[in-house]
Amino acid sequence: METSNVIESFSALAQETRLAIFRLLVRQEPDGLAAGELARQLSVPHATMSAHLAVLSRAGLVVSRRQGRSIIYRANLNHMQEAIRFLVRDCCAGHPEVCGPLAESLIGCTPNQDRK
Amino acid sequence: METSNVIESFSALAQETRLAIFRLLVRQEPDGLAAGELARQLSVPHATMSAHLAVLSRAGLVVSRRQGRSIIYRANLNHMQEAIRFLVRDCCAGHPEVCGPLAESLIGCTPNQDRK
DNA sequence: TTGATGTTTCCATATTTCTAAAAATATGGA
DNA sequence: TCCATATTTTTAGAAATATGGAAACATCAA
Repeated sequence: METSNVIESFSALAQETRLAIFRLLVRQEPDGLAAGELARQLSVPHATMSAHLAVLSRAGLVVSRRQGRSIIYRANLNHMQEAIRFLVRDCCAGHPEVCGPLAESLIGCTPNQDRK
Repeated sequence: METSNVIESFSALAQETRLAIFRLLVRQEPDGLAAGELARQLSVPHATMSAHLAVLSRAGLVVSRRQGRSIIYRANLNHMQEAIRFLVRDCCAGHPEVCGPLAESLIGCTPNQDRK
């Protein structure tokens, strides 16, 4: 991932409503949620929601597909992964005291995974 | 870590110069770098650098200590760790396909660590 | 086609952020 | 004390972002 995209992604998440949108979509994986449903659940006017979703989309953090009248949004978990990897990359080699505990805490949450 | 601090942290990193500052400081761990040296290396006026460092400080991403006339800044790796954990937390339980590969890539970079 | 529903675009306003010069503050040496 | 160096604070204009109502656009059902 390029620097400009990392900045765009952090920028997208550095806003209360958008962070809430993203986290909600992460929890709704893999089904996703319609734009209107997001607006309702987070008590945000549709125009405002639409603008925020556009920001998250441009950053690549969410993807959307039309389903009838609705447009379903989903979190792009792979993108989040890449952004995190970018941050960690720099200290990875020289500072295992960071990556170590972080890796451990991630391992701890992958109970019985067969690596599909 | 609280939501407001996460937003503050992402916001701090969502800016070209500040992201460069943080990454540079990560690479300079554990020695750190003086404010003036940072300004010189990144070709940024000192007033501008000072403002950016204040933002990173408020977010908790860097810490500083005075040393003679200089003020030495260091990356707060622990804080970065916490911010990442916040992001991953939501999908941790339900979506191991995210944490798994991420954890693996982190494990891969902690070669011979005794967990000080 | 008409009407109902879901979403985005347009627009104006309010707010925040970026930038860097100038002035102020802190430190240490002579 | 006075001076040089290092950094921060103040300030303010320009640019970017947030917000939400109204209108436009898209889809489906009758």
